[in-house]
Amino acid sequence: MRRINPSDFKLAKQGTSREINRQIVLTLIRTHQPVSRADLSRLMDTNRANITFLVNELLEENLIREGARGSEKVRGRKPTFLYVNSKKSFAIAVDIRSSRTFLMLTDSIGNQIDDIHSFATETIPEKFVSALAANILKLSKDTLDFANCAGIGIVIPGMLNRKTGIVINAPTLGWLDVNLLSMLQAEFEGIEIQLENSGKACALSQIWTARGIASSHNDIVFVSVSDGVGVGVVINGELMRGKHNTAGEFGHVPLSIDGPPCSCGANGCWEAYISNLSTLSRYFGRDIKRRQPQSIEDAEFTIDDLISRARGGDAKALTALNSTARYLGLGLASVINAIDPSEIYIGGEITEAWSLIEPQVREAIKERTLTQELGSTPIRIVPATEHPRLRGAVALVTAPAFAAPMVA
Amino acid sequence: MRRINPSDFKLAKQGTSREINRQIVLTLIRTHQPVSRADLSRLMDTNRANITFLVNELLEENLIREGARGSEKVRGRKPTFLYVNSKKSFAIAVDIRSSRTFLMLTDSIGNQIDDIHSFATETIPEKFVSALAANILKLSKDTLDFANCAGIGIVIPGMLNRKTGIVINAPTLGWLDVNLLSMLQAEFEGIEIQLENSGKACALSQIWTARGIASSHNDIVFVSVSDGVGVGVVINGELMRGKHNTAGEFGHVPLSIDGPPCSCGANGCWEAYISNLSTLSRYFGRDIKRRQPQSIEDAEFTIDDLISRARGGDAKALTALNSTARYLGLGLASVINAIDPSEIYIGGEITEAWSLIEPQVREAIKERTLTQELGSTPIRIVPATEHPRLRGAVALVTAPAFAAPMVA
DNA sequence: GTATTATGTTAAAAGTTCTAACAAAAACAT
DNA sequence: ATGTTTTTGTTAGAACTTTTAACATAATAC
Repeated sequence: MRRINPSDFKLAKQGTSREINRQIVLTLIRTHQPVSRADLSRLMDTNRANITFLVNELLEENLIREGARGSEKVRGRKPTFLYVNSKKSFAIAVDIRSSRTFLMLTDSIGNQIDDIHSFATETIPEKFVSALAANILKLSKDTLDFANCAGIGIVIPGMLNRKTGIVINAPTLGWLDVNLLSMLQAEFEGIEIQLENSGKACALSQIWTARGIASSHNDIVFVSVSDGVGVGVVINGELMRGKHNTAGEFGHVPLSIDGPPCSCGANGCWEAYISNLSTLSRYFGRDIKRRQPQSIEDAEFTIDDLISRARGGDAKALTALNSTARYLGLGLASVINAIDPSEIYIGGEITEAWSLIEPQVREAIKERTLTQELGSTPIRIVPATEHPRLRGAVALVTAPAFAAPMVA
Repeated sequence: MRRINPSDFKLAKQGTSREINRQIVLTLIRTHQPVSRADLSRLMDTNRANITFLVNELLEENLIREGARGSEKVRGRKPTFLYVNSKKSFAIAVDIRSSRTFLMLTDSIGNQIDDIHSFATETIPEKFVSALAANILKLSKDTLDFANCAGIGIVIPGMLNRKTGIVINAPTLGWLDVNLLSMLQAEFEGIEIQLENSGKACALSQIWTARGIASSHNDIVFVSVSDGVGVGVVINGELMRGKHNTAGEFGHVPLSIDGPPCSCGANGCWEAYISNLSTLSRYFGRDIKRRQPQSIEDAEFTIDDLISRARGGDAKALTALNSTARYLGLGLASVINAIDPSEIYIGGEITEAWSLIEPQVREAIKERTLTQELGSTPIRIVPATEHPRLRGAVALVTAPAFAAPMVA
């Protein structure tokens, strides 16, 4: 039961029905390909005639293509299979992280083309933008025509205003109120640019790519545990953005208001318990501040090293991880109680240790969730090799073509 | 950008456009009445001809009615004003609370008819249902014909499964896995019955009644502070229900995982800090358990009395309230960081003390919200006289007629 | 070679929105 | 008074949809 907003509604015009059905057809081709017109008419519970019209339109627009005839051993005329035309355009995904920035090229449905490139992140915005431009040019100029570029999706570890394109605060980059969008638009004239927070992008990746596309889970949460804790929430198939595009900051919901200090200035945030730095601090028995290594060992030693040591039998490392696991679970319980998602995804370096920590995480979740059902909310680990941030960045550009039209 | 769920979509049929526009017209009449056809065509940015068709359909169905001619001193033909036909049917709202159950009758747009009645809540489900039936009969039999009853909306202080109609857990009533819906259906044959959790119902009340209808705020949170802490979240005009209809349980997100024990079994839940009982406990300096008064004074003494004493200059009472205020604000900060709503509503007995506690609440919110904008999220107090739970119960029955059709 | 079966297209019917003209009603101008 | 102007509301038909029913196409089965 959705309320119609009396000051922001979309009434149905002549083409609205068609637009709706067109998007459904496109979605079904994407999720069921290879699929025939007759298959579509059965999936959509409508007549083949209607499908013919809709498919012809999509063919004319080059959004889909016809492929080989089917060849199952059934009687009757063989179906003509339809596919999404993945070569219509290409997209560029950019994942800005504190130390390096990663680049990925994909086709128009988000399939990776070529290897992922990276370069050292410049923390001065102007320099960063030129470095990005140089790297994108290097990556693409030999094979790709920018006329076919569907857009650039950029993911940032921080909060941003999507309307103005201003990065409000990206602590690990030291960016405060940087108008990144206008700088990028000046550099990449005529190319669509989409910015998004990395936690939100990760959530998008799970409903718009790979497994996610065909899934019927439309309420999911992505928790990314890394330098910080980013969370993205999808409700009813749509990213929860909030009034200021800052929804989903569960990383700063406290476990204990009197707990350890957090980078945000408050005390006892979930992030202050489970970020990589927090785990490392527990291991070393003291605070570690980024970019201010207290010894050479600290500077080089990462969470991955800690996990290796834990696997190698280092009891202190295992203890540190187990604490993180417990706090991770306690925080997840809050997320579950608050959102009641049908699935939770976890990403970040900590996932490498999942087999070590899973029991503690699950136990902690059960400890604080309100019902047994909530306590057994499915959890999926998203390994770094799936590049959720980059896939989310891609979705920013490629997904709108498949999205439901706004109506009523 | 909403993903189309490939296993649960609604395609547009011949009547879909009309259905969409019909609901928009109905919504606009409701929010702008009195309003003429010409007004509607301007509001909807469409031609008057289309409006004529849509309005005629609504008139035939008796959902709206024509009223007096307009009489402003402008030139031209006087408009015929349209109104929602509030007499098409009536609805019954039921608010079950631990000690008493409240009843309200409304017309088909949720306007109160007659006074609110109440009776002592029977905690044995079978007895409760017969008592409810008797009271409803008493309330309505002299004037109302049940053939015109749009339905009964019932609000419960606990979790419930809306599909099965089973009350999973209502601690203050002592109900565990009670199949309330089937008992009610047996009693009220042929009448539609809608059950909902009271926190969620309160949120519904704010978007479907009074001020709320015309508001453009489509992302709101209602926090009800009473025996427990109930929270309802509305995202994009739609109640966030979650997979098991248990979303929104921010009352059990911790302020401190090692804090005071909560009725849910965990420690340090927000509820354990700010529920009426917690505030009273702080005042008396020891735990108070419901239904087990430790002295006659405790049993009779309510949060309202505490507030009166605080207003009367009782320093201990004021201190207890101020602590509650601070914890209320700290928890609200979590809600704001997580949801980023455009407005927060607060209900419950504590609102009577709002003028005493507002500064502390706002200060605590600012202390833990991530941005200045989040820190100044508007807060609206909903006094008990507005009966948010009953109004939410009504909305369960009356609102669907005005809701957006499901599409794509 | 013919019947059967399934796929995909086409023409016409039915239901929408949209356009443009028209009728109705009231105030203003002469 | 009477005609003009202005606004409201209706009507007929154009344009665009979905839907129905018939038909063409293509492959297997007998």
